[in-house]
Amino acid sequence: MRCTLVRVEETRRERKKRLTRRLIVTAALRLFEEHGYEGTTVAQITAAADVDPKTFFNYFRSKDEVLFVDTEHTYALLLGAIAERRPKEGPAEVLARMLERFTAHHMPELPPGRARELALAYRLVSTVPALQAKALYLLFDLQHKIADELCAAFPGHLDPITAAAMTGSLMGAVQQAGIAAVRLGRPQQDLWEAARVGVGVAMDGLRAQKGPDDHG
Amino acid sequence: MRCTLVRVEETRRERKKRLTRRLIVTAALRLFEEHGYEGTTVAQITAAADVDPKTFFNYFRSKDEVLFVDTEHTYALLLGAIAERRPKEGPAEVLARMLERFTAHHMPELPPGRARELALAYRLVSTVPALQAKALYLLFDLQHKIADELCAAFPGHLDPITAAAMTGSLMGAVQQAGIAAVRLGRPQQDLWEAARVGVGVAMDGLRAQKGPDDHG
DNA sequence: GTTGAAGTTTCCAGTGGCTGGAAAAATCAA
DNA sequence: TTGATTTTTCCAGCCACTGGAAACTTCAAC
Repeated sequence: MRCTLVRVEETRRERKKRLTRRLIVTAALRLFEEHGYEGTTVAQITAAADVDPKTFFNYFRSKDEVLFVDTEHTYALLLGAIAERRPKEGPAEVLARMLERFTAHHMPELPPGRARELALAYRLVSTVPALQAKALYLLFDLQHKIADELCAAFPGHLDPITAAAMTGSLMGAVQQAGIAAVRLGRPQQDLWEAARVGVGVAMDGLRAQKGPDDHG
Repeated sequence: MRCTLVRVEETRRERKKRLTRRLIVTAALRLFEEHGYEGTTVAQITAAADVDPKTFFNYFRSKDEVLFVDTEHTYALLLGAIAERRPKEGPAEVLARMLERFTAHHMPELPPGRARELALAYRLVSTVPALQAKALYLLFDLQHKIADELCAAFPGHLDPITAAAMTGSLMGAVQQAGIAAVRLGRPQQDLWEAARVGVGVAMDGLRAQKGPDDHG
């Protein structure tokens, strides 16, 4: 693990590797935009990046992985938030703080060229079934890790099944609320509002949601 | 829609088709059991069933579809439960009744030979990543349908985003709790208990779960 | 029956994601 | 510069899946 906060002198090898990586990513995104995801072959990507097809699979395990580049970084961010649990926090507070850190990290500070790429990636993932499946799988994996980390943060006080249920309840609510907002064609910023609705529902419970017979 | 409760005379065409279908399914399951899912090719399946490879894809859109045969039936069951909403029920009660009907339908009445097949299918789905992905995708699709149906059951009284959040919260909690139980190696029947834990967490909310500082 | 229409199965040839192995080139340490 | 290691390249192949067209079955009309 030489993953320190200060980037120590990057060797030529590493630099070329990083550049090749970005070269492939940008070429792939451009082609995806032009011909669609399914309409683009890995051969076309590698031809556009002037790289051998096999090289592509050295950098990415599969075609779809170009679109899920910084998932590991996000994983570390979220799990780190849980590990830093404060003394008086309960599980619900820890999970809430985890989501807060996520939004705080993802709302601002987007490099201009990178924002376009990200938007394109979002659009592709939400429309192409194969990519949706991949995204769901990643989210599923993430929830497993969160539940484990949550358990570890409350040793002896939180049974694994309850921890998993809490994680699933919160993440499921946020996910579905967000997806619903996208399906309704709501603009980008309403998405955060939808996520907040999801958090609220999960936190207060389904019973707290008012039915049609409640007047007030 | 000639899908009536009483099976009206099945023509020879339909009967042969149904038999071919089952022939392929049983052959596939047998080979999956012997050589694993990935270790089995469609060619081997069709050879074992004495059928052309192309025929396989006439019956199933993809290799994994043999393992997800009666999903549509389950969909109809769950969505039907929501549509039959009773006058005084709120959204939470409707969703709870939906899950009750599911368990009531899936706990008993298993044909003996079919139970073995189902157990094998479960084991495969929970171990092979590609199948997990497929299952997640189906569950995702189901939640979308449930949220829509739930909205339709409370016209004008339930906004789509809240409905989606409620659906996601409940289904997410149940899913993760169930998965956690499987991961812990709990026996089959403890799975239903885990699901009940999930329902409880979703119904009462994360805040209602007691933290380490609560003494009661 | 015979014929003709509709549907089902089969064969053939291809596309594209992905893999393994071995050679060639680039990088780094000494 | 030499030798070891890593990275890239090329080649050949597997397998899921597709399209098109031929062969066959079913079924109804005449």
